[in-house]
Amino acid sequence: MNERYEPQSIEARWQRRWEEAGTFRAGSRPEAEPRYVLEMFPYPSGAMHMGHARVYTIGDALARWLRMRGHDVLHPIGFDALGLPAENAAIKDGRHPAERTAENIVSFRAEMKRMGYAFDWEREVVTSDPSYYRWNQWFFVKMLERGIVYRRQGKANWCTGCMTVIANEQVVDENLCERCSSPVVEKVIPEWAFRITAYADRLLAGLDGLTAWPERITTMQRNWIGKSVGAEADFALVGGGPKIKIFTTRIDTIYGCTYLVLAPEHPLVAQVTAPSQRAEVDAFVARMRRTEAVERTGEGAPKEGVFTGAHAVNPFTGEQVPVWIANFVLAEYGTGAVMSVPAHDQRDFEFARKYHLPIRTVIQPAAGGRTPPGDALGAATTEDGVTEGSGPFSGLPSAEARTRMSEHAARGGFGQATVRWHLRDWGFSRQRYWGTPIPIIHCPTHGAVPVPLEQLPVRLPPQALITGTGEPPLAKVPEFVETTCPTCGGPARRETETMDTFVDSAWYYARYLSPRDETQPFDPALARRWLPIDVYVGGPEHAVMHLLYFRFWHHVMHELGLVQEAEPCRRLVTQGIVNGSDGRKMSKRWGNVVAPGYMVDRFGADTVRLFMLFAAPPEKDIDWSDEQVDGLFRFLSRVWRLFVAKQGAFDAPEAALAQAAGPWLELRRRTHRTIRKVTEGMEGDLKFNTGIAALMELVNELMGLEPRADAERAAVREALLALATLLAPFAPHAAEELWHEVLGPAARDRLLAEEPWPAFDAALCLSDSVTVAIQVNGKLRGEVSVPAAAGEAEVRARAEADPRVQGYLAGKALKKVVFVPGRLLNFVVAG
RNA sequence: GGCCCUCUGGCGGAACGGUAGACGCGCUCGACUCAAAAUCGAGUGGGGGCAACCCCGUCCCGGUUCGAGCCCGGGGAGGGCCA
Repeated sequence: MNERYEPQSIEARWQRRWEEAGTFRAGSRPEAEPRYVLEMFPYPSGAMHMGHARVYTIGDALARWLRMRGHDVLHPIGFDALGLPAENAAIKDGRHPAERTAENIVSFRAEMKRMGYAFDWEREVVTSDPSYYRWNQWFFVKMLERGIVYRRQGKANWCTGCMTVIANEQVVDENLCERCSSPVVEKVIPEWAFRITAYADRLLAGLDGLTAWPERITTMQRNWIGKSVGAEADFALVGGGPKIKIFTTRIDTIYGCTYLVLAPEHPLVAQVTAPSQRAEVDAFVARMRRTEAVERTGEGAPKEGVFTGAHAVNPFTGEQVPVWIANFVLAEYGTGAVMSVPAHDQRDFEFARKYHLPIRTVIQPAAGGRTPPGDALGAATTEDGVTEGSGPFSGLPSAEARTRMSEHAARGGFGQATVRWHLRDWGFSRQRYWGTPIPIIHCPTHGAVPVPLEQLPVRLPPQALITGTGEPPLAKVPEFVETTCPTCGGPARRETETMDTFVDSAWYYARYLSPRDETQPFDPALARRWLPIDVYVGGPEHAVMHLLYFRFWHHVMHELGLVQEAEPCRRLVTQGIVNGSDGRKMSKRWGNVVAPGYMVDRFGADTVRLFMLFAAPPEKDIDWSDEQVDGLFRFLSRVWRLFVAKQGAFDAPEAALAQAAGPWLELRRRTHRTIRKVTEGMEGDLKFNTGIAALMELVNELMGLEPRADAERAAVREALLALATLLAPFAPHAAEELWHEVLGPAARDRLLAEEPWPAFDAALCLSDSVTVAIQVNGKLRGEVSVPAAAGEAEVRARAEADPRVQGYLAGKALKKVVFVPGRLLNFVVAG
């Protein structure tokens, strides 16, 4: 064999062999238990970056391992090819997004192949291909039929940079666009939306079953869905007119309500304002219009408000309370109106103090001290307790008071128990070009008519001009817009908006099942075999957007009878970021970007893969480290040299194994313990790093051994084969090469990637003798080497014979002895 | 402000409640070499001692326990999400 480790000369060869053999094609083991391993597919920007290298390496190690465990593994890949970056680039340099995207995919695909990922490339899905997005349109029509898609006049987030509507979730701090950081303003616009809120309950309940998802992700989803159970109550205006509907989660405190607050944008503000207050109110409202929500409601923001001059009647008490408007109430939350109970809500409290409004205590702690009357309070008491001063409801625990008061309101017709959600419907229309055309035809007579399913796909017209001026580019393509109504055949216009690209990624995993299917989005029979996804690997930044839409879509597909289970994915693995070597985010700005392709050129894919797995457990952020990478290349070189040096053991007779003794038996034990360690690292929590460390230890031990007799050579051969096999999921090319070197022509037609994962012999994992720690009062005072099965008496006798231990025991009264077999013996003495 | 997470050598990280620091990086010393690189070997938490050994040590304070990096309570610092 070659004296030196030269990855460049071996990696491409094995990649070709795997491809020719169809090793990673899913469905090739119909008898085996299926496993679906998926990584979030990439947006094909110019080049692969380290983040990609990390996700795909993690998923790949798992997929390869599962295949070696005998599973039929589905491990597909595709490209999330639609979306704004390609379009924005087109505006800059005039190149068509389709052209640029196709080019990017070619280079991206080549880079991924060079990493040696075990993908089933025959299932590749590209979302910008009409054969994919036609099924987005198909789902749209199906969902329209079921009322899950609807058209609304929405107040939308309009990005002034991207010139389009973007989702709530895409608006980041201080009202900036997630993509381009331009200011986002509110604009009233007709738009298409998914009624995801109709699934809020199911999406929330489904989280309980996702026990193999990171808890922080399910918690974030829970918060985002934001169920709050409360009650509505109607306050009549003094002097007549419409009632003010408030929402509160603390109806039990309504007897402590001393004023109402409306959002400045509340529709009733103009109507209720008294003439004497009008000037002041108008000025306040105008000022709030110009202030961002975050600024208004932020913790540090001062509470500000204006009295409207109106009064409203508390439906429980008949009491009249003043109606204010204030900055901290937003129109879009609840009903845009709140009852203020300053004694039991901190914001109300601060507001009441500032404007000298009364404060009335109506909740007492269930146990312990008493809350002073309102005037003496230093802060609101917001915990549940027992009601007081609450008429017929006094003396009830808060929870019971809420139930009884809600029922009372319902009977009286002035309110009821209500559930509110933070989750909003998913507005998905975009005034952009590079997305799925929404398959709707607007007919003057029949309104919005869906394109008949047999006419799908509605294709993106290639001739559209992309200018970024805000008009949907499709609107300027007459051949596209002008059509006929499917219902009456009269002249009609096509919808010119396109879909949010989160639609594409909401169900792509299902398309992988039958990617060339021209009759349906995917084959439900295959879904029964492969879904739900067993392991999904991706970044935690997708916690509330992609991962929620993805679950929503699966629930819908479940309703449509396409999939058997409501949840798309059993286990989620969220991987950490790869930062630059300076600990900062990799960015041109810091000059700390390292491209995976460049590293593959220098060290080979196996070294890059090992780095990704060895640096830390998957979920942790890691810093790129040139030194660490050098070290891993050295490790592979060392493994290589080890095999070169031990070539003499390659032909050792396996039958001689049983004769291994002394250090050679110890080697066999090390081998089997290593198999156990690496296997355990793959099961349960993914701990590739400790598994690789165990392989390093095995290598270190082997380096010092010179086998001569058959039994010795057999023990070394066993270790070398285990080493190569255990390395296969992590550094597959080197592993494949070394494994073949050991086996020679016998394995010419086999591939390590398809070989079974080794089993360990539990009996061989045990040692003859163990080192037992000897403690006195919990402090280490010695250690003894005893047979593994030694009992307490034997260990104790040995320990008491140790002069050092004797010194600590001398003259002390022995109170107790704690013995942990094989681990330690602790003398507990007095004094 | 609320919820959640993290905190271990010079660095990345290991440690079923049971010998803290596996493994790697870095560093030091040695071997090989005319020399260097590569490689191989030894050492490497801090302090003390010629040594055998001793003391201290997992962000801080307290608790539970024969025994706490790990469990419980309080605090600090950093980070994430939501406001």
